[in-house]
Amino acid sequence: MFDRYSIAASAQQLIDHFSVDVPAHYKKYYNAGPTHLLPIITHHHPEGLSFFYWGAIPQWIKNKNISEKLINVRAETIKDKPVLKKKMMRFRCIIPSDGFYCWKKVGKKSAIPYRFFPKNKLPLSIAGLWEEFEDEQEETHHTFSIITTQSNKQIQPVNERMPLLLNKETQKVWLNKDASENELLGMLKTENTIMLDSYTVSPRIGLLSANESTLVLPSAPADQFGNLTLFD
DNA sequence: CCAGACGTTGTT
DNA sequence: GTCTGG
DNA sequence: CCAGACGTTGTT
DNA sequence: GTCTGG
Repeated sequence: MFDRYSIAASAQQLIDHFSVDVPAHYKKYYNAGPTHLLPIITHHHPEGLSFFYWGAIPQWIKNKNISEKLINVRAETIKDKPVLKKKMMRFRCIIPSDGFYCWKKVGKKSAIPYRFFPKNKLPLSIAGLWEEFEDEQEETHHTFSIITTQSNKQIQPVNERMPLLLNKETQKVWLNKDASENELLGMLKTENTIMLDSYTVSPRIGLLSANESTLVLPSAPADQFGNLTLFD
């Protein structure tokens, strides 16, 4: 499961890097997680940021509680599932980020959080799918899910899965309205070429409500209970 | 979708 | 709702 | 054709 | 080969 990242780039960095308009209400998230209202860029409207909730609610779950949210879609699954392929054809987005978090298991129940971020400090583009649906009260909701893939050599020791990171070229295809199904399926196999650095961070990222700027900074390796550990 | 069947007729 | 295994 | 499953993972 | 029960 991939459930934390940060988007703490300045408005100007987003404008420069993605050529998008950034509204005044844009707010930095040092600890973006499921259910947060986060900035994404849809292929329908790549000129601006859209603010959607992280975590899709499948329409066939009528009355189930919200914990059933789907925050990830496996890249490998999309090619096999007609529903997802259709969704890929119609509802692509990228999620701007400047780093992401992964938990490394160190025991049955404890894990230590790591942060991965690009060496060149430029924003990352995470591939995603979005959806719009009406609930029973006829309220329209906009949500998105992040596409995950098998971790590469660097992240593997920490976590099995990582977000699908797009580079300049693959991002262009992903946001192209006229991209073909084959082209897009190809993007799902994008190997990460972006050089990343990593260090351990505060386990406070486990709290969805935590959002202080220091969360992105290095912190002594500690598990979610706050126990310091020598094994990182 | 695919394994497995694939014909007819009727006491009263 | 749509997809699919039997 | 239809019953039953259906994008993800695992306590942070 | 085509039809169909599961």
